[in-house]
Amino acid sequence: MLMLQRALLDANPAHPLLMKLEQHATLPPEDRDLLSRMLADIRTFDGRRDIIRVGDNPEFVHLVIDGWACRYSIVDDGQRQITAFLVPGDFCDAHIIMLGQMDHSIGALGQARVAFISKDLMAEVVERPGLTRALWWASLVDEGVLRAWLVNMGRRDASDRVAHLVCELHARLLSVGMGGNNTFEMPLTQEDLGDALGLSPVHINRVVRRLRERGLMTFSNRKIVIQDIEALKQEAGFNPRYLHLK
Amino acid sequence: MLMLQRALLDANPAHPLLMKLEQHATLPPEDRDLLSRMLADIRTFDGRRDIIRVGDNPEFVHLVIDGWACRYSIVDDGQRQITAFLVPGDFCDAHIIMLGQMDHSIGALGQARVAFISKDLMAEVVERPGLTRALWWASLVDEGVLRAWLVNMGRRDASDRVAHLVCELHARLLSVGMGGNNTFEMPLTQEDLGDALGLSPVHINRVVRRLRERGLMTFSNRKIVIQDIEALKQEAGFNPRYLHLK
DNA sequence: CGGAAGATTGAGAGTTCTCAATGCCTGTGG
DNA sequence: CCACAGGCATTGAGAACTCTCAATCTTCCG
Repeated sequence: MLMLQRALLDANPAHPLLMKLEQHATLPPEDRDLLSRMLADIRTFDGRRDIIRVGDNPEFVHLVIDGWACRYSIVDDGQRQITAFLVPGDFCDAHIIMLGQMDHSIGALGQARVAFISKDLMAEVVERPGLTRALWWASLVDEGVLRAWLVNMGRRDASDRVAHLVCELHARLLSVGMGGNNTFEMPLTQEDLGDALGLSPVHINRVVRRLRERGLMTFSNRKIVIQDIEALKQEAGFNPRYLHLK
Repeated sequence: MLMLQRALLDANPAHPLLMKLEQHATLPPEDRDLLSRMLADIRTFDGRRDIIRVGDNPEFVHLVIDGWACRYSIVDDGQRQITAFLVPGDFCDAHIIMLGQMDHSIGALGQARVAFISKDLMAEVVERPGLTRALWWASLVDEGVLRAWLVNMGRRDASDRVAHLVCELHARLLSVGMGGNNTFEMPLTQEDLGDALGLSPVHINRVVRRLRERGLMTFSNRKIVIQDIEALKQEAGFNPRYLHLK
């Protein structure tokens, strides 16, 4: 079983986790072995179920292998704010080793496969300087993404916000070998989009319609098709610098 | 000179940097020595001047010793979005060791003293596991703050946003030994507040007035006075968990 | 076929914005 | 000591964007 998982990663140099971490630096074979061991315990979440909840102090660190998840918080009056989308290769909660308690929740968006990595194994991981650096790098990129979202929410109108998020997700998915040149699968409802962008689902609907009418992009059947990517980036003021891609 | 700086830190167990990092774990004397060396080169920024600019790949890592600074980005049409306020004890750009290029700018808000820490010295720092962990911890807390700001922008109205920010700054300043029980100095204009909260300065003004009229807090002469802290926290839905204070 | 979730559309309400004028405070030069 | 300029705060009025409520439509699935 362990060998099987190693085979899985080694046979697949385009594995999202590898592709993501090697945005930072190429990993030596020993580190890749250790990464393979991190993929030994993969569990499936059927639908929209929580992976971890606020206040938890989980036994495992979680890593998205397949499908999507999101970080979110619920405010007093029950509204949800999504603060990140997690796609294959993204750690859900590596920070739990340092901080102890979750200050937000993470939920699967549709069917997702998630690696459960024991704290013991994570302790091994952080003894490898190269892997530690790769993890730190990933967490710094996450921080850059958060800042970009803040700029998006604070300073762009609804249409540009949607456009910017689509540009970002497209770039991130491409960087881990998913999605096509001008299209990608996005298992979100319009309500999810609204909860990520601070907009109502009704308004998301109108904005998406206008983007479609203007020939920039379409979103239906959980699929984004970007018709004019340059115009979309222009509209959104999208500059991928903050993703620190190679 | 070096000895002088050591004296500065050792004689002052309430130094913001120490107080901040020891939220995570008490540091052994060797680590405190190294921290002292990080404070050897302190420079003063007179007024609202940039400390680093987007695109820079600076020679030094910067740390706020005294006064305030902010992270910010400028969007295409010239608007500014502030993505963090930095107070004494906060690192401006520790991530530069990993990421290379700044994806945002940092500017001083009024007079500020900033420690310049060479990359060589930072290399020494990250060889100490305890300090590395402390730095990592600090950067994870920053991430938590960013998520909280996102929730604030996405899901709270203008009044609650201002209230939440004030509660956060109050808690953060208290944790590094600054500010009083229900008051603190805040060298921001109403425009700065707006740029941090995604609101126009005009609206900030009206909201602050209403908070004053309701007997919750006042803001004048660069000074916040919180009159009813429980009501303010209640209003803002403020839960300090995300700050991971001791 | 029925039910449920999600998408779509209309209409009116609310929050926040922009523009523009005025007031206040502080530092500087005469 | 006074006048003045500049930066910031304050207020009013109307415009713009986004929201809520509510109805209808579509799609998918048992």
